[in-house]
Amino acid sequence: MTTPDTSTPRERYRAQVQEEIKQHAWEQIASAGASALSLNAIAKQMGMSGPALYRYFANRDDLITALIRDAYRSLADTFRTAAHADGDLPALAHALRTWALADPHRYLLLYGTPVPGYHAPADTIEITSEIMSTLLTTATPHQALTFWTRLHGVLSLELAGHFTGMDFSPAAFYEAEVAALSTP
Amino acid sequence: MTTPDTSTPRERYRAQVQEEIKQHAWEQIASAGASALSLNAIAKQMGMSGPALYRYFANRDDLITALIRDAYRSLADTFRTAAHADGDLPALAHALRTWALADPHRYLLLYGTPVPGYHAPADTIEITSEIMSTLLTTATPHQALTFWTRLHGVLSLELAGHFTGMDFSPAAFYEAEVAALSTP
DNA sequence: TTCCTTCGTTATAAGTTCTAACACCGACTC
DNA sequence: GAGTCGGTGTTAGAACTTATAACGAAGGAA
Repeated sequence: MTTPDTSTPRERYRAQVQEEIKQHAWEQIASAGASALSLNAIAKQMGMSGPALYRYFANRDDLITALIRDAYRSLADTFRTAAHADGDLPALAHALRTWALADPHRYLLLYGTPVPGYHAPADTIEITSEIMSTLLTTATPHQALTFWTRLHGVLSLELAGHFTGMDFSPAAFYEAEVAALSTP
Repeated sequence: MTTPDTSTPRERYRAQVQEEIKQHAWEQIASAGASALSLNAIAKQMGMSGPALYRYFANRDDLITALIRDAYRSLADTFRTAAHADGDLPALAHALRTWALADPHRYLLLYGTPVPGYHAPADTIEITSEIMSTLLTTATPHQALTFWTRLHGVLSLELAGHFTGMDFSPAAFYEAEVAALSTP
């Protein structure tokens, strides 16, 4: 999967630093949400001064865009491997829930409240259509839509903490919704 | 609905200013989302200096809490009037969608990505249980849960703009989901 | 009238994103 | 090997933000 490096040392270093920045950004998002992402704090963690980060990401939105693209890429990959291994709808649903629970803020970054002035770039839209087409290999269009909306309904409320103290199992309810998808 | 004012002029003025602040806050939220809410900008709009607002709300979270409480109160009221007028499930679903579309950011403030360090105060939890109990007058507990998760799934994705350019009618799909709720 | 609470002000601290100007160092060319 | 040049990191600073402190003014109550 790794491309043969026909790149210059400079380019390799640059890519490496960009990856490190994104890693620190994910840690911040996981601990305090996307709105608390601070470029200054990331720079301080990496032992360099604030404005240095702007050599690698033009601004805060640019960094978030990169994170969103990576998240979509990760979701598309897990979706595709799940479809390839066991291509039925419950398997995809299970893969989705596992992926979402692994990093709730990552899921909410994609499907939660959108960033005010943010517009998704073309390549992320491309990845979402890839996810959709993977889903359409095992479901009708209407099934795919209900898969998306119903499972997102359970997942987003669970991740946002709206079920806390409510004395029922989100996992069991999720399974029930998955089962209801296949039996119209 | 208005309480007889047994209050002092000071208290009346204070409540009036608080309402005005919240109104400007809603305008800002409606135009740029909750994360872009600026106390300084609100103060400037009202013709007074920034720190003056802190006489009325202890901090930013305190103001957002007041907005959330008002939003829950509004939703609970529309829900109860809908249940009182025509107490079937589709009527409640229609009232919910109308309420959400009237101010998308208000809905997302309640059910979207939660504010990082925010914890709902006791009175808002009380109002949510009131909403739940209203829903339970016309539905079984399991029906109420599916009502909540499925309709939120459609609504949140629609309000977040994930259906744009997708060539299908969210309203029609919503109606289909509502119909599916009554026919298990 | 006196007093006291509340309100609004300015000044200030500490934080943020982001730009500008400068220094440096490594890589590529001659 | 020497020179040039582009990329990288630095500090300084502007324009914001939330929030606190200290002060003056103004309104209501005694």
